[in-house]
Amino acid sequence: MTSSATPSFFFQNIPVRNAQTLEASLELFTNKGFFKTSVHDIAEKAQVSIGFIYHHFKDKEGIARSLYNLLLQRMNELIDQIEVAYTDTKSRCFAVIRTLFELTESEPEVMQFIIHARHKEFLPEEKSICSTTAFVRMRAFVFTGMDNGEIREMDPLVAAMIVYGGAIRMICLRLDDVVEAPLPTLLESLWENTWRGLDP
Amino acid sequence: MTSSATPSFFFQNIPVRNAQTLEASLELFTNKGFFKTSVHDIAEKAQVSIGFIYHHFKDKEGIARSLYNLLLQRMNELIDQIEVAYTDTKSRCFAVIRTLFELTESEPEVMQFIIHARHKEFLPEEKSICSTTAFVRMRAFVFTGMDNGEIREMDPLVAAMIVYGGAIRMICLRLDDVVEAPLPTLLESLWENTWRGLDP
DNA sequence: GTCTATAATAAGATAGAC
DNA sequence: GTCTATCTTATTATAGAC
Repeated sequence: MTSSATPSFFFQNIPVRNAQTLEASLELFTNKGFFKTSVHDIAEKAQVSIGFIYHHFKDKEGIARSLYNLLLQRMNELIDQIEVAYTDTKSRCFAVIRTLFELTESEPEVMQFIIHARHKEFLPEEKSICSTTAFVRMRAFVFTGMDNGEIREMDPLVAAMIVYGGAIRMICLRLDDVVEAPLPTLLESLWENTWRGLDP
Repeated sequence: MTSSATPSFFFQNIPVRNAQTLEASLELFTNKGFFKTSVHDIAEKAQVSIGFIYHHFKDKEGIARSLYNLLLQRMNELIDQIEVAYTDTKSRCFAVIRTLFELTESEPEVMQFIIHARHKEFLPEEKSICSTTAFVRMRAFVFTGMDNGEIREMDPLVAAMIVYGGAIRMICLRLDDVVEAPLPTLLESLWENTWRGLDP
């Protein structure tokens, strides 16, 4: 699974060489890992100089931090769109999972970096991915759904795990090539059976 | 969350200094990460010499590999016990999740290393954790359950994700301190609502 | 088998010209 | 702001004595 050649939504509207640097970093970090990627590797792949990188990103962690924050900001924008487009809990949660499944196919490296990487190891200062705005809001969809009676009464966190757990697990296995089918083909089946555990 | 001081089940029946080395490595790898841990750190914490480590483990990856294989072998033994003790699918899957929840509380570093670490980054040759015998067998419980009609007809992989996805997600959030309650307190609620999605 | 002292390498970061 | 050449340091791994 390699990312598409077309310019990614995730890297739009930022200066071109910054985008080159971050895209190259994403590819190297996900394929070789943060610690096995040297700043030299990044400079070469991005076709920028070492000096450019250190001037704009401070240090190697700075690159990872910029990348992390950019991707999560874009994820947040996707959540915004879902929140506007759908009003009931079931539709919103479904839309979240559909979006994540589609991203897994179209931008596997982005998903790998966001959902699958151990950021704690190279970004010790940053919030863990689960505490991040985008993921907190995803869970919030479930919490308000329970308040409204759209989801059966239970521990709200348990409900959130049931809603998203199977999907996220599926994404991890797909990224590890254990699942061979494109995720969208499994979406309906997963969702129908997941929701059964939550329907009031 | 720190691991217990009592000698762990996971490190029994191996030579004492090997066990010291592997336990020290587990603690350092999970807290600082593989790449930020030097062999010198390990030797110091384990109270063995550098020479001892290189003689017995070949190199730094060799330590991680031994640790990985040892922990997965022990996990496999736990699955053995479950397979013998229970015969129906629902009991087996429940026992798996209960065991994982208990381990998360009693041996958080073991769980961190097994379920949460990105082994691909430092053990590129090893099978991904999801393809590992212990995890394949966990999924196999679900597959045979579907053959027997103990689980409703659906894509078997989807069923496996629904069974274990919520639990594994819960473990990840617990290890990241997003979940504050000990996992066993959430077990019944999680399982009751999860099974609802699978009951024929 | 075990240990200490040492070598070899590589990678992060910077200095200073333009 | 940008670039190249260079420095510094840390870490892996080994050599060789016991």
